[in-house]
Amino acid sequence: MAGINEVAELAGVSTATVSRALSGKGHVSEATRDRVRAAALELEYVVSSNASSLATGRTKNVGVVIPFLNRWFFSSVVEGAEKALLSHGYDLTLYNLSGGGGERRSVFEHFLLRKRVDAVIAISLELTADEVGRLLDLNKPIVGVGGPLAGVPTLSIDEVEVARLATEHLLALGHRRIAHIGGSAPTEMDFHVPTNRRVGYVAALEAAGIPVDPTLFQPADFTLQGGYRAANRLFGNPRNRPTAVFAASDEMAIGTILAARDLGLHVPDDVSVIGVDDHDLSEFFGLSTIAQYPAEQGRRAVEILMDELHPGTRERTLHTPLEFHLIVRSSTAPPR
Amino acid sequence: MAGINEVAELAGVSTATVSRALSGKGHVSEATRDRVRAAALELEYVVSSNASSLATGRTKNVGVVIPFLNRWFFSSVVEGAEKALLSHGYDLTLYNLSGGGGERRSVFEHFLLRKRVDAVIAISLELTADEVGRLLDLNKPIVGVGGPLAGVPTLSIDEVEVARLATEHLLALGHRRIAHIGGSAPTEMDFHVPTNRRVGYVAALEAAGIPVDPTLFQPADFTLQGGYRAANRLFGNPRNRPTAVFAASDEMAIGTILAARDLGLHVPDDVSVIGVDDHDLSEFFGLSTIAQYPAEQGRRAVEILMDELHPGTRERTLHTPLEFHLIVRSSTAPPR
DNA sequence: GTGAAAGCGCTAACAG
DNA sequence: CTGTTAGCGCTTTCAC
Repeated sequence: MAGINEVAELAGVSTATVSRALSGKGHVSEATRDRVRAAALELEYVVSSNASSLATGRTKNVGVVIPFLNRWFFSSVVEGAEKALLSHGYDLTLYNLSGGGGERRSVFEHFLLRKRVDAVIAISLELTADEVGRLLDLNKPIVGVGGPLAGVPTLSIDEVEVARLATEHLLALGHRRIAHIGGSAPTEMDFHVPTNRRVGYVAALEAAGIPVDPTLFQPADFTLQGGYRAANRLFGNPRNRPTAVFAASDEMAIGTILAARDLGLHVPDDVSVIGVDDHDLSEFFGLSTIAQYPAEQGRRAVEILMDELHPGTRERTLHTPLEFHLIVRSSTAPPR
Repeated sequence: MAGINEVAELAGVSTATVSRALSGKGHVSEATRDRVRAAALELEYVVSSNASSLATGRTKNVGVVIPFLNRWFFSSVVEGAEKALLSHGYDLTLYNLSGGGGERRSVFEHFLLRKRVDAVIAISLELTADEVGRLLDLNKPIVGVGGPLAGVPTLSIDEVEVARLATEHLLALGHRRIAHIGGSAPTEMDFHVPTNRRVGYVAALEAAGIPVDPTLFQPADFTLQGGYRAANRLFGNPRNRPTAVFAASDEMAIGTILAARDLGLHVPDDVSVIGVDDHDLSEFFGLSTIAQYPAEQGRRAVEILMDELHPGTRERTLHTPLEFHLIVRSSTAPPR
């Protein structure tokens, strides 16, 4: 409970000097700095972040808003962001907007705007122009992860390209009957990720001169179960069975592999499967996939934020494309 | 950016009245309250939480410390806690201590103690007496989830009982050769969850008069892969194969089911499998399990915290046992 | 290099 | 029921 006054007294200096010595801002002679440090240590002094924030106007705290926490991708991004923030001396306060509209408004009105955070990271959330505007008006930088946000630095993978790459891998192996398991309108997320992945799939097929067969598309909800059910529908008709499946997420791809097994189909001999993510479980299942790196995405978002917060020399780019890589494991092979 | 002054001016009252009207503390006539509200609305006024915190000494913010975020159990607890906190008007700031010792000290020294949070929820983290003491000295309530914490309200399932229940289910089905996949010293977590689950397993066997066969124990790291490998070791020797496996987590249990399949063993006819958690994927795999409810655990932790923060009539109990239930699906059956 | 003093924006007695 | 007035604990000019 020791305050700055006590430290000042013990060190025999003024509170102003204590502040300067401890924060490193402003010049203090080495001798006094050492004395102040010793005093602070002895009294176990820690600045009150509130008082400090009130005086400086900055909180050293950033808000992270996400639609889910309980999913591999999102918790990984948050984990990456948290580590990076901590290393910069920032706290991370978490706003999970899964609750729907009311919760979302409430978070914006009552939380983010309360001068609690210096900046916000929006993960896979399509903020409205109004939401963005209000934050920027308050001088709070935003960075988006997962999709473009008008007027805001943004980090995202090119979903269309990801899907195209996955499909091309299958095409290159010689597949022609390539099915797609992905999102439909009801499961649509912000930024139309499912739709974009479908677009890339279609584009790759068309570029290869292969007509798109609508019966080879099955909607699913990005979960393992959903993928399993979709795959069962796909594999159900032996006359029209695809030789390869591109699933828009690894979880669905794993569901597809399990469905194939249950139907006595061998992966990859009878059917090749590729997903997107490089989920924790993918290696185990030998799943070929397009890897994206969520923890790294969180880290990069923080980096950009720090640049916005402490403008340096670095050039400000609005959109940073994120890396993704094809990882070939044992779930894809030429059709037999 | 409107401040309390402007609201006061617009409403034609003093700032004190604005504060009272908006916070609901202290009496204000309905008429003026309405006027103040209208003014606040018009100016889009939001209190500065820093100024407010500085004046009141409370931040309306709670710190949550966890060892991992990227795992089903932990992210679920956090999700539950976050929702509950939000509904009480509290923010949640997240401290992920996965980084090891240095990070942990740094979080305690520089973050939690900085008067940033009113309280802390420690999830599956065995705080030292010193850590607990310093927090309590600062008058910051703590509640622990996942294990007992000396002198602190705590929420946890009885790990020994959970394991005993799982094992008894297998025994009741008639199994006698029951293997256990669980933790060993190197994978030990705080609170010795793995050890306790093993203790319950042993206790159940002994109570049934069945000698514990050390070759029927296989250590693993609580992941699906780990479970798969452990199960392979277990099933490898056809002479000594168990008829049932109790895995200390659902992920390991799922790995066990997959291993059985790969070896041509049928679950549950050739081998029964039971886990602990009721993980997202468990229903899909037809896994019998002992369900615990992490989101609910987060919610309950917040409830207890609110009682500590706003002492009411409710009696203060130090340890709250958490519910768990046997869920029988299709992975367990009598041995044939 | 260091100190004095004026706030940062709000809340909480204390009067009235 | 409402206004006045001190602070909350720190940072930051502005002097010295």
